[in-house]
Amino acid sequence: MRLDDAVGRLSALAHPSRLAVFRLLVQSGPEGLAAGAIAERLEIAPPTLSFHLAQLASAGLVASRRDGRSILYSADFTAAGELVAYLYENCCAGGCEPAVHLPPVRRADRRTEP
Amino acid sequence: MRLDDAVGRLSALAHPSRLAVFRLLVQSGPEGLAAGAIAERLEIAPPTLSFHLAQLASAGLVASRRDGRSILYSADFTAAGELVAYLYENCCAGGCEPAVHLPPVRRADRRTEP
DNA sequence: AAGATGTTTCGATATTTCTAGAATTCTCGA
DNA sequence: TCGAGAATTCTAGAAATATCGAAACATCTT
Repeated sequence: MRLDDAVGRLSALAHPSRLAVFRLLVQSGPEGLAAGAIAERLEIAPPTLSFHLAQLASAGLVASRRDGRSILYSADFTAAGELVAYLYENCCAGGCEPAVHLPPVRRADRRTEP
Repeated sequence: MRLDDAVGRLSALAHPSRLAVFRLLVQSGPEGLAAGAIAERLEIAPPTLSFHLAQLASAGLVASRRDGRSILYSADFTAAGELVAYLYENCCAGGCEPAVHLPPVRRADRRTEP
């Protein structure tokens, strides 16, 4: 992952509404949520939300698909994971293991690489 | 960590120069680097670098201390770790363990500790 | 086909961010 | 104390971002 890609994803998340949207989509899982539902839930005017969703999509953090009249947005977990990995490797390397403390997810699937 | 704090730190890192600065400071370890050294290394005009360092400091991501004529900046590993943890918990929860794959830094490893 | 619903695009404005030259502050050595 | 070195602050203009009403677009229902 290049620095510019990381900056793009960080910029996309560096706004209260967009971070809230992304968190909500993460909570909503792979099915995602309709734009209208997001707007109502977070009390964001539809055009404004559309603008923010476009930014998240442009950064590759969310995907969209039409479902009837609605458009469902869902978090791209791979992209989010890549960003976290980038930050962990580039902005924590050597110094901040103690603070990370990632217990909420099981480590059962840990890779066994040489 | 509140959402607004996360946004503050994300915003601080969401700029090519600032992300480069922070990476450099992480690589430089706890001793840090003088502002002039950073400016020279990354080819950033001093006033511009000062502006970016102030943003990073304001977000709590870097600390500074005077050393003679120089001012040394160093990464705040705790703050960085908190941000990574926040993203991991709020933006990955349940979906992106595979992508994270954090092998580059071994946990509970305390190498080259003098 | 017409109307209703969900979403985006357009347009105009307000706000924030970025950049770097000039001037200023602080510190050290002579 | 003076001059030089290191960094910041001041300043102002350019660029990017944010907001949302109005209008347009796509889709469903009747």
